Amino acid sequence: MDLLYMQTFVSVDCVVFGFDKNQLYVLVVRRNSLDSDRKGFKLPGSLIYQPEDADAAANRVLNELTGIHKMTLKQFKAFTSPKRIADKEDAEWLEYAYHNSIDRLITIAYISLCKITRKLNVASKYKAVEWISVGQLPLMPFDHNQIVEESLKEIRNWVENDPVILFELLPVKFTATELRLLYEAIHNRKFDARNFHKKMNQMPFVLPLDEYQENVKHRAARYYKFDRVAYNKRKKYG
Amino acid sequence: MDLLYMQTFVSVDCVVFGFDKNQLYVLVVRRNSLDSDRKGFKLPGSLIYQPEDADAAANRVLNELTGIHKMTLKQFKAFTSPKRIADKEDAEWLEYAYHNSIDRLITIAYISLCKITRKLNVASKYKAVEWISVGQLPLMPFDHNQIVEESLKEIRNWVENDPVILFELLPVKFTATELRLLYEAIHNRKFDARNFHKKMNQMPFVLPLDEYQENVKHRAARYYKFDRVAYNKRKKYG
DNA sequence: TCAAAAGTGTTCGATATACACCCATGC
DNA sequence: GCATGGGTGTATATCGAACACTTTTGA
Repeated sequence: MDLLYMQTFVSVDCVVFGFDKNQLYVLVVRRNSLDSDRKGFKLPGSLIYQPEDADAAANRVLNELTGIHKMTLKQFKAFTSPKRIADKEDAEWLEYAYHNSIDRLITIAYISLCKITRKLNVASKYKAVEWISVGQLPLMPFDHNQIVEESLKEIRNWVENDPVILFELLPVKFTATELRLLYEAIHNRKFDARNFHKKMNQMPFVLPLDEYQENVKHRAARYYKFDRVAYNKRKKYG
Repeated sequence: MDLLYMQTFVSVDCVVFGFDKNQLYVLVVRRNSLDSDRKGFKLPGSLIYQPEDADAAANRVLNELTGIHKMTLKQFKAFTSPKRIADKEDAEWLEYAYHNSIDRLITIAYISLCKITRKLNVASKYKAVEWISVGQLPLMPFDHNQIVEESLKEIRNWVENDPVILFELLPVKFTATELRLLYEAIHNRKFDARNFHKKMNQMPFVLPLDEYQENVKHRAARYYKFDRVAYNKRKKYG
C-alpha cells in the first residue's frame, strides 16, 4: 500500500435553505452524542455508502429529514482541506459516530430547499433539528460555517438560472411581497416594490389567484401560485 | 472496519482549455502504459496526495505539464458514480498506474486555461501531450468525455463572471477578431462584429495598441492588450 | 482590379431604474 | 381617522440586436 496516495472517507453535507418572513434559514441538526458539545449543531450529512453516488447520499440524508424522496438539490463544491478535521473535538466525534479512525475526510457540499413549515423527522437520528437564520448560525464543526458562506453565493447563481427554486421555499399560495422578500433575502439587497410587481407579471409561471389574505389589519394582499407547466414550457424568463 | 461506509481514492482531473483560430482545444495526455490501449488519451489528473487539498493536487498536475506554478483554475464538479470505473480496461489501468487495487475512485474536476502556444513538458510523465479540438476528442477512459461536456457549460458561466480568463487563452497581443472568435467558441454562437467592437471598446481593460498586423494579405488588424490593473479596479463590466 | 478581412454608426425594442400617491382594512 | 401595508404608471437610461458599406493590403 503506497501511502502517498490519499485514501479517505467521503461525505456529503447539505445546506438546506428555508424562508420565513424576510430571512433565509438553514436547517441544522444536533449531533447525537457528546452532550455538552460546544459545537452542538452541524449541517446534516453522512458518509457516502458503497453503492451510492454523492447525489444519492445527499438524497438519503434529506429523505431522512423530510420524508421527501427526490428533493431538489445541487452539488456545489467539494471541500477537501486536510485541515478540515484538524480540530480534536471534531475528530473525536467522527470516531464516535462512525466507529472508524478517520484520518482524512473530504465532503461534497449540496444545496437544497425546503418549505420551512414542513414537518420534519426529528425523531430519527438526531437529537434535534432546527431552522436557524443565516445570520445567527453558531460555530459549527469542521468547515460547516464556511460551507454555508459559500452556499449563499451559490444559491444566488442558482436562482438566476432556475427561478423555480424560489417556489420551493414559499407556501403554495404566496403574496407578491413574500416573493419579493425572498428575492431580497437571497440577493441581500432591496428591490423596488413597483418594479418587482412588473417583473413578476412578466413571469408566465406566476399566476394570480382570486384569493386574498384574510384577517389582516391592512389592505388584503392577493395570492399567487407557481404554475409548473408554464414554467417547463419556458425555462428562461425576462 | 465497517464496509458500509465508502473508503475510496480521490483524484483530480483537469480540463485545460486552449484556443486557436476559431476553436477551443482541450489538453489530453497519453497514458504511459498499455500501448495498444483503445482509450489512449485521457484528461491529465492524479490521485490527491496525503498533505494536499484538491486545489493543490490540480496545481501540481498542471505544473508538471506547463511549468507554471499557480495556474488559474476552478473546481467545478465532483464525479462520484460507482460505475465510473466499471470498465474493465480502466480498472486494470488504475491498478497498473497506482499499484493498488482500487474499488472506488471519485474525481474532482477542474477547469484551467493555457495559451496554446506554450511549450509543454512532454517528457516528464506521459507518453504524449496533445491539444485536441473539443469536437474531435476520442473516446476517453472513465467519464472523461462527460467531464469535458460539463466543463463546456461551466466555462461559459465562468467567463460571464470573470472575463479575465479570456486573456489567458489569447496571445499577449491579440486582434478584435481573435477575441470575438474566442467568445464565439466559448458560447458556441456567432456575435455581430460591429456590436462586438462596441462592447470591446467599453471594456476598460482592453487597450488598443499602436501596432498592427504585418504581412497579411488584407487590411492589417489592430492589436489590443489586456490591462490587468484596469481589470482589477473594476471586476464587473457592462 | 480583385479577394479578403478590417473597421465603423444608427435605429429599434426590451429591460432596468427611479420615483409618489391612493386604496383597503382593522382597530 | 389613523396606522399599516397593498397596489399601481410614467419617464429615462442602458443594453443588446439588427443591419451595409468603405478601407486597406497583397497578389
